[in-house]
Amino acid sequence: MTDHVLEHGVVGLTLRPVAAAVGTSDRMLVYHFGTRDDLVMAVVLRTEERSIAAIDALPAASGVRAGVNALWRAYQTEPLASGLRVYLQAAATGLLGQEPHRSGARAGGERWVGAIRAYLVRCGVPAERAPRVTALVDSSLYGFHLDLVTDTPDELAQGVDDLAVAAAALADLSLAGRAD
Amino acid sequence: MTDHVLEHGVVGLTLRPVAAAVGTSDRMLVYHFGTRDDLVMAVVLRTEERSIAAIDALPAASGVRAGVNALWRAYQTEPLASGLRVYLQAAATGLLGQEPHRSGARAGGERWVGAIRAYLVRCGVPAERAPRVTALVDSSLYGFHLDLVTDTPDELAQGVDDLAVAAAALADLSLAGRAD
DNA sequence: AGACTTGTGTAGCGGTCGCTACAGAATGAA
DNA sequence: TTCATTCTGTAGCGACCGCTACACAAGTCT
Repeated sequence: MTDHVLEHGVVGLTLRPVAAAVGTSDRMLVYHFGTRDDLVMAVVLRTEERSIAAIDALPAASGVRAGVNALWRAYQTEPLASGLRVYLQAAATGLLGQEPHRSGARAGGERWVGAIRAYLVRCGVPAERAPRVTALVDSSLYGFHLDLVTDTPDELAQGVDDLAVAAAALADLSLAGRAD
Repeated sequence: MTDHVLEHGVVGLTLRPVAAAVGTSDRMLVYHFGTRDDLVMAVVLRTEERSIAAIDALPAASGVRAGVNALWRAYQTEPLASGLRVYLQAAATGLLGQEPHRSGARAGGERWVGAIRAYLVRCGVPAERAPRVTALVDSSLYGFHLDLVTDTPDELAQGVDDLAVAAAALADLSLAGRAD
């Protein structure tokens, strides 16, 4: 089911088509998940797990700049590409903003950010500077991903590399002893 | 109608409720706009216009860092808050990704980015560096806005200020004569 | 005056939605 | 065996969806 949603998006997730895709009926989905919202949330959570695992499996790059660019390339391949798209849909449509989904989504999101932070540290970001660099990289990658639908690959590659430079600069600030 | 959509989101834009909100019938909406998709696109375009006008009306701040933070504050107040939300919904759900909407959306998005670039230049970003700084700031603000639903205001304020520092660092690179 | 384009209301079509009532099959406990 | 719990298929409910057919009013042009 998660595969099907990753392919077709979460906004148009309706019981009957997804049930047919997995060889069962809408009746069964409601029986096992209770309600459609619960089903959506289960899919979102599983999507988060897969994405986190994909980031954890990423080999460390040499340096922050290379790491950010490698992260972006990973975001454009499966399973992260579809996973991020589903997560963005859920966040943009406000599905994640209302309880009880909000708590679960926040926990999953934090683990996701944690995976990115761990990766950036592996790439050489000093630990005490990692949270701030991570916040920048994480939200920026969200934005760049949204630009995928309109911008050209060239423009995006340029933009992401600028992000990498900026992230590296931010990481260097503490090493140079400068206050923020 | 745009007001109503800005308030209720664009994902659940259905003819009858929005028609009732503006004192007409779904019959009339279809008559004037042709189809629902055309109506959605008209609303999105008008939303973009309003947002661009709001950015153009922003007073220049002293320095890149202050400018980015001021921009973020503007993004959290009307009309930019609702406008960005509608735009993000349209982008995340893939509505902007399919022709013929894609061309129009791309044009509107470029004008939006252009307004941000002009503002950043007013805040002191060197002109030759403005496109790269703008790409970073624009996409990052997208991402931070998505985090609004889960993160706390404190965390976000911290993250945006880090973005401001990074943008300033990126803007300074060319002044220092360093290659990117 | 008569034809015609433009705008508006009423009613309803075919379809999909989430969800449920009901009956039956399978399975394990007594 | 008998009973109870767990699972699954069929049918359908009421609501809403985008959209259209049709009748009719108000101009506008010839």
